Amino acid sequence: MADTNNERLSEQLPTRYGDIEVPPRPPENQPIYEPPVHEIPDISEYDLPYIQSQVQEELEARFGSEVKLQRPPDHIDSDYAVRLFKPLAEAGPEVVNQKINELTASLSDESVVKGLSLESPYLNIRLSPEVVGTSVIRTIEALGEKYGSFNAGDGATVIFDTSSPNIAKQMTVAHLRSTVIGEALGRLYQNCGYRVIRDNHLGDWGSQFGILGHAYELWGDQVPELRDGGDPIKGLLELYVRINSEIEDEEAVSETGSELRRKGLEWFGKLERGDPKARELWRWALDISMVEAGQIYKRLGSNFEYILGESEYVQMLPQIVEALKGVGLASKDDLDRVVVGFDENSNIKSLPIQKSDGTSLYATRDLATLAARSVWFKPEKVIYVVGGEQKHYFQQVFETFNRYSDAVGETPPETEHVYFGMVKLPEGKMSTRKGNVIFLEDVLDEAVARARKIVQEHAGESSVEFSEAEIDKIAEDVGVGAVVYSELRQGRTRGIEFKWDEVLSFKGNSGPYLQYTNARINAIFRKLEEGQEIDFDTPFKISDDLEAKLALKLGELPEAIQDAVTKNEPSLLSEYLYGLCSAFNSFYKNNPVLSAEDPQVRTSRLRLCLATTTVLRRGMYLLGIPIPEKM
RNA sequence: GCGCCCGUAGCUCAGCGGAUAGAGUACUUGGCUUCGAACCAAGUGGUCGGGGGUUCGAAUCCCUCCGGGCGUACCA
Repeated sequence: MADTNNERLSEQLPTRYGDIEVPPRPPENQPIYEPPVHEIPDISEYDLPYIQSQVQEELEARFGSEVKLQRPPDHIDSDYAVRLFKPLAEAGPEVVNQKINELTASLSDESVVKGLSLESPYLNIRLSPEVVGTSVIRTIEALGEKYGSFNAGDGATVIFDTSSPNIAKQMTVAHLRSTVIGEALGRLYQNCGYRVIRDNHLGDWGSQFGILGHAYELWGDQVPELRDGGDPIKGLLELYVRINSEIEDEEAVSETGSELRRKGLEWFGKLERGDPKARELWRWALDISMVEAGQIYKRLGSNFEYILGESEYVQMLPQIVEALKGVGLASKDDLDRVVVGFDENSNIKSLPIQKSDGTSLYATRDLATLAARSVWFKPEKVIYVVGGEQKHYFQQVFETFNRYSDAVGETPPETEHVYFGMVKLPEGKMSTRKGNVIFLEDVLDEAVARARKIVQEHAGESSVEFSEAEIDKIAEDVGVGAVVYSELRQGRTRGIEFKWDEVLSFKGNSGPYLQYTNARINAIFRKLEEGQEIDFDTPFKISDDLEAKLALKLGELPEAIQDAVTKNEPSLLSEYLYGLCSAFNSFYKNNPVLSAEDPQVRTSRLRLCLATTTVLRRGMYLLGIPIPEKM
């Protein structure tokens, strides 16, 4: 008891990062998941990675370390291949053939390799689907939902800076990417033995809020939405659009700048200095924003271990400026701002951290956040899931923080900006200020409405029955799944032009395709009569190519996850799951499961179905796609 | 101007030094008296933005030009 109290006490004591005093850690939003690193295997223990390393070893022993196992293109009927260009040129075909014969003899002991064939300059390696398939199926059956987990992180803490909507504005489709990618990466890292902290770094501070505050004081009573019964967020948005448009007009005609903007910045100054009236309005806006955002996060299945907005770090801001000045990294410039300078030939421009009126900037808050996070969580890495347009900015911040850490003898966490391309509308860049936006809530509602229509059509014609309550739930899952998947389907880096038809696609390479595949498998097990349990002792049998392909595909999940994590690219997992479903559906079409006559074949097919749903569910969970039982 | 990103099938995208450049979508065709047709199968569709180079080999690397996006704020 005493120990716990002491621990709590010491946790509450302020600590320092260099010369920066860090306040006590605020409470968490939800508990941090501690991955069971000792219970999950190493990636090399999974079937296919293990086989690959064995084969690679044999190859290297004969052809040197330069040969590398690779996946052949689709039209080649082979599982792995190596290019033997060099050995063929240097040692000649006869020597190579001789070595391949040795290799065949050596590998046939393992029985996982069915055959080798030299199709110059490639050596194609075919696995035995029976042997490998059996092994993969058994691994999946043994591990269940742990299949695909492996320990790469060993419990190290990784912070994801994700979602980060601005308060007093509705979330738009632009926030979707950070939210969805951050969530998927968080789950993927947990799956790989990392202790994950997703921190929603709300944009709840800064000049733009001052401008809004000023607008509220000027015109707040003229906006119907701000009265009782209205939607206050819509009202605030209306004010924000109006004041920005008037500022633009003023700046177009005035050489001395906009009076409205000046007043807005003054308002922010009041807020930052703690003016009670300003704080009260700010607090109210924050609260109503969080209620609205919370609803969207709930629908998307987003998890945040912490929700620490920019405002959490306000008390640290003056120290940040002093600390950076203290070690000679920052100084006053001729405009009376405080800026961090960089080498002229470093391609990094100087970074202002304090305005001439003494108020803070985005960078000041981000530097404070980084210092606080380092003290509170001792992370190995901090990953910022933020749009690519801020690339240069994050270079400035990371470089500044690293230099400061170096100057005061602190070891900074590794920092990485995992950026994504901008979401644009067919009309061009989205802008809340110009009112040219698509709200996230509307996208979800529209997706769910379309899904409901399709579910209702199916309810009439399909053999599956849905109750009214089920239809509501299914429509929500399918609509949300379609939207989430559309964000995770393509590479992060590329910009996206928002098109309704693509986001709301329910066929082909889409979220509902994965959900539908899983629902089909569920139907099989629903029909499996009581007492007809799968006999796992019956030897597993592969009847045809479709089954062989499916079984091998099932074995690829761990590698797909590994790729997705090392490249911070969830789309690699989406691609894998699409391929898995495609393989399953081809199998399903041609090979009856329940009505298979041969009991061994029937059991083997049931096991393939079971393994597929295990893998599929795990993958969908990792991406954050809802998994309806029926649809 | 400078820096970063991107031009691949009508459209949306994979592939990023190696075998006949692949998917989805759209279009055309075939498949529900056998476990769910939100599915499956097949076909049409590409001098990988243009031009140089490096290489045995280039969509992939280098140079250059053209086209588009983003950044280069006392915004975030």
